[in-house]
Amino acid sequence: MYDIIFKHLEEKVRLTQEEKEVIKTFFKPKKLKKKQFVVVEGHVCTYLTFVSKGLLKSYHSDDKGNEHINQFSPEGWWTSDMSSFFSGGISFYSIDAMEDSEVLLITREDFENLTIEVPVMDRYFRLLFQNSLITKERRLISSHTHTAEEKYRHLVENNPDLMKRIPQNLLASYLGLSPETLSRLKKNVIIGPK
Amino acid sequence: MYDIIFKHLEEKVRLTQEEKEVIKTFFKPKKLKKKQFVVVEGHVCTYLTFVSKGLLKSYHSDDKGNEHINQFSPEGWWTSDMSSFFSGGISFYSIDAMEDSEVLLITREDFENLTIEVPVMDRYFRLLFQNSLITKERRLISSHTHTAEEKYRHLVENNPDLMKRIPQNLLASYLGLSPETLSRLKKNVIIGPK
DNA sequence: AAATTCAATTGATCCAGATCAACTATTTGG
DNA sequence: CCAAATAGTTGATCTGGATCAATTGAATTT
Repeated sequence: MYDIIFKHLEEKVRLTQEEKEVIKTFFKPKKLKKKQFVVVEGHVCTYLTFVSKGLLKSYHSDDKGNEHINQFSPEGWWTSDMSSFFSGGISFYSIDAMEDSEVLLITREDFENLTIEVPVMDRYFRLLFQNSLITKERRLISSHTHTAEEKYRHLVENNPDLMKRIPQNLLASYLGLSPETLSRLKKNVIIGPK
Repeated sequence: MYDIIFKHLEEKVRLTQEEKEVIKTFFKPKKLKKKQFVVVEGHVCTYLTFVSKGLLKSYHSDDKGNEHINQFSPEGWWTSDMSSFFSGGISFYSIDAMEDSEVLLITREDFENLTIEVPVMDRYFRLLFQNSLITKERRLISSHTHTAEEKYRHLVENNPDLMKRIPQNLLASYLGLSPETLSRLKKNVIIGPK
């Protein structure tokens, strides 16, 4: 269960055996059934979540009840409503499991203690957030510059594996398109081998 | 010149006098005239830039030559093409000064050394990136959920000060709107006192 | 302060993608 | 294994915001 998190941590930072032991003590493993929630919009997001198996999604429901997907989180990814988790305010997103999943949970307090006891975790999260930030920036510019078709093409070309696990209506939501539009434009997009 | 950066660092982390001295040695101060570039799209972004005075913008030009503003950076903010800066690839954005400005520059190599010599800087940047990430996420969801008018209203309500320094066509670009659309919708938006 | 360049407004037209609606798969749970 | 729910397709229509074009207004430069 912890193998996967250490593998991911060690892609960014070096850890001693003692550090690993400390890290272990801070995370609580949990199994999630498909459709089970980690946090519901409007509540406080108590945990930062590492996905060791399965697939979660985080999304926001607007006034009209339409859902807008913020992020998909497969194995090896982190998820949370960061704003709520770090500031204690209410959550803007709901997060739930799209498949039966296994996660590692850490509370805000334990997160603070972790970064104090194992300072290299600050570096790890600095690098993690740094990379996410680059991705989010690009996605935002892409939402202004690219057509619906271009956005879809980029997505499938860059995540062919993940796409197979995600129903089309949720992809549409992630891209900010209506399901009908995505259905229609697919016909023009032939994804060939690279 | 360094007062402003220390003020900002110390909003997030505690620094000893010795650490401050070390930090100082890594940053190179520079004055920028209005319209002067920090980096031009397609080149490598050599510096991470702290703005101690003035206002910069980072933007991307698409195939059709349209400019899309990624970020405005007034005093106390950082700017860079993070992807280029950290990975050494070519820059996706251009960054230039919208007003005569003063900045502090640090190279990639010095940034690495800084985080090693003053490890608390990892924490500082972890916190910085964490907050940016929250903002970017919201902006992205907003670009899917809100109308042009709502996006504009949010922007002016949350940054009334900054708005006064930014010409309307650049605001339009930042919001992903045409200048004409922004001009028109302004008539419906009465920004009252809170 | 006149000249040039750049920013903002206003009008007319157009279009990508949304919405509404009906129908057809495909899942999922009992 | 069947019923009910959910996901995907296709067609017809609508619309927010883009684009094109002309005009006015404000800054910079000389």
